[in-house]
Amino acid sequence: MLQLNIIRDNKDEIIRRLTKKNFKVEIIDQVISIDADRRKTQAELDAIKAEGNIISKQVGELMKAGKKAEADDLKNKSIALKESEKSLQNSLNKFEEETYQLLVLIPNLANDQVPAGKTPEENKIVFTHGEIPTLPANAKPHWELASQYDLIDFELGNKITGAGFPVYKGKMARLQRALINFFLDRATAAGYLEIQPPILINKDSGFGTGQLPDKEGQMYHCGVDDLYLIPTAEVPITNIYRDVILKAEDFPVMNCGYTPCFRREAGSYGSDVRGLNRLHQFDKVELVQLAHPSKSYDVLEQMREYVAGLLKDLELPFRTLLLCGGDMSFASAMTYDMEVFSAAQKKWLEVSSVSNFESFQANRLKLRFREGTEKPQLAHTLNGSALALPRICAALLENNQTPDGIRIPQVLRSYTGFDIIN
RNA sequence: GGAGAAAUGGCAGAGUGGUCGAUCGCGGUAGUCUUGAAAACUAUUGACUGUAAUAGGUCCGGGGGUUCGAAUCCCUCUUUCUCCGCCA
Repeated sequence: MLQLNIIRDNKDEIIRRLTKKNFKVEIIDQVISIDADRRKTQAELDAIKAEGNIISKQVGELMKAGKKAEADDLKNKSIALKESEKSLQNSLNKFEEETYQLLVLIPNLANDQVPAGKTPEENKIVFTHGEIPTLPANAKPHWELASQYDLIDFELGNKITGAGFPVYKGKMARLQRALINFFLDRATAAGYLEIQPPILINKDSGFGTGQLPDKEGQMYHCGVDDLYLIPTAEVPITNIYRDVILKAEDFPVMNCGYTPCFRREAGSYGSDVRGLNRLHQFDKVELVQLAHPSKSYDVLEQMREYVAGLLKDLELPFRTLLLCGGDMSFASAMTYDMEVFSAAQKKWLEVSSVSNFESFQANRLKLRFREGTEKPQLAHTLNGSALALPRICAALLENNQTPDGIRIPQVLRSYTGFDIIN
């Protein structure tokens, strides 16, 4: 959520940067106009309250002095004030509600480095690494390899739960556990504090990171207790810092966490959801950083390079995209997507998304920091996947298939305890 | 799940209807003293909103109510603690 006073004071720049995100900017004028009404009403209400406060104080003094009749006069005056107070309060509430309803519709501003564009085709490829493997003509997609080596049972998951909840078995289960440990060890070595958060969250947390109220349908909801299954560890980890005032010297705050993630993914279909490409439950290690506003773009680059390092070590060909304005998420100011090439499907699969939210989330979270004795100001939040497992597994299976089995990258062997799946 | 107690500023802890946004202490900040530091002493020290700047308004776990006036009374929710029960 953008800060109202910034919209008020920098209208032209706000409009310019929102246009890049293909946002209809008429809302900005509406917000500013309703806010003006709101502040006028607030001033009137405050004046009446001030008067009421003075009267109450005088009543107290008169009562103490035993002047009951005079006190009663003032009481009546105060009761009369209550009427106008009530009606002003009602219109104030109305203005506040209207302002809020508009504010939550406004996406974050795109950073100036973000390329213009509306569709994924207009994303900018900023980096590519690794050779695209040339597989033999009879190379198999990962779902066939999974069944050939008895690694993943999609039917069984269907029986236990439903589509999109696969069952991993034997060496595949072990490979996933190895990946989780590898990712966590690397993150910890890079300075991230490992967090094991709850995977059910309440409404306040969903609101803090922006899943609620708009994207309610994308989360699984436990009705009896009114809790949501997390779509990503970003939600519980970032919410650790809701309503917190940090000290400037606390930066950078670096957290990482492994969690299962749950996504309803309503409306998805076709070859995009085949095999491991898109699931309702999957595992992910997530990075969250809180940064000083002057440093957050350095942190973004640092996180991007960190994720690239993981992919290099996993020996996977990948590319980094700088998302164009139209393809970025609602809350992001700048996002890099990392995609690995899955050689049998001949597809680029997104395995990580690294974003700087600037103060957009922090404003909702009331996540602030204090510089010396100055007033608190909003911190910047960033996060990135490092990494999401299923698509990494898809690429590992497909790219490393040989007639003798599936080769495990060197860096994982101490974690898996085997070097080939056969 | 049952019974009882509690929730106040960074921490600790007063305050049971009228100058209480809140005593005192610790911590923090600034100053005095000192070559410097410590100690001591003095002052200062919450957030939100709002104004050109003052002023003003709101906040004592959350929400609602009573009252001219509530941290203080009432209702309700949440959380924590103690005891009992159950349990990995």
